[in-house]
Amino acid sequence: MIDTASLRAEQVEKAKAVVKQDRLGFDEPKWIAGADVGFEQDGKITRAAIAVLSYPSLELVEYRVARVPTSLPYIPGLLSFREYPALLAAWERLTIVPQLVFVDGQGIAHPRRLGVASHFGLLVDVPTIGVAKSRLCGHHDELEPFAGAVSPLIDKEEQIGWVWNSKARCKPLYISIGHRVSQESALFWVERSMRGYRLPEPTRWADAIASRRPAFMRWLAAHPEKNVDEG
DNA sequence: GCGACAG
DNA sequence: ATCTTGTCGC
Repeated sequence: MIDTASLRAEQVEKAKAVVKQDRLGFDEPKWIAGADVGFEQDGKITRAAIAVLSYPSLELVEYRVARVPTSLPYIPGLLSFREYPALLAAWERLTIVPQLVFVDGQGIAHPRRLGVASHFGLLVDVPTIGVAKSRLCGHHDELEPFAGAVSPLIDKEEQIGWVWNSKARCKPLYISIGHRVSQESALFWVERSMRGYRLPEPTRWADAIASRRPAFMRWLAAHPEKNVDEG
């Protein structure tokens, strides 16, 4: 059985170490990464992908993939324990060290303030931002129906992130501090990593790679020398 | 007790 | 997350 109580206790402890101020180490980053996880073989295998993009050109310059046996089922609130082992394995394979990482999922916008973006950021000690496609906790005012509309995400009287319409007629994104980034900078850097789609480019590429989407398979066909899947 | 619930 | 075609709307 899974000792969910102790995992939750661990989150409460680790959340104390999350840095919610800017400790970016750059004025403007040269490399921004996106990190995401997908699954194979009916969920037996967890596959993590990290895509490194140049900034401000936002071009994919490197990616790494790692597969590890799935260790935990999906339990709302405990997602990071399921995903971080594979993310760490992919991280260790990078030749470029990203200065900022967008992680698919929540940062501190989590019941115990330790979503996967914060947990991973702490483990590798790098600035991270949580970019989630749906809400885990907290509440917010309804957004005005246009791109750019934003509203604070609130939980227990405290702002834990932003709800942001990244694109017209699309569901909003939930942006939160991961680690070593302020609330303001989190939204700022995500806004500057957009290219006309609902998701910022680093996240879009990580998702395409982790889930082997057609867009990534086409890119691979055009750049065969960059195929490093499996190694 | 009831409902909500990242990926 | 993943399984999957067509379809509605801009």
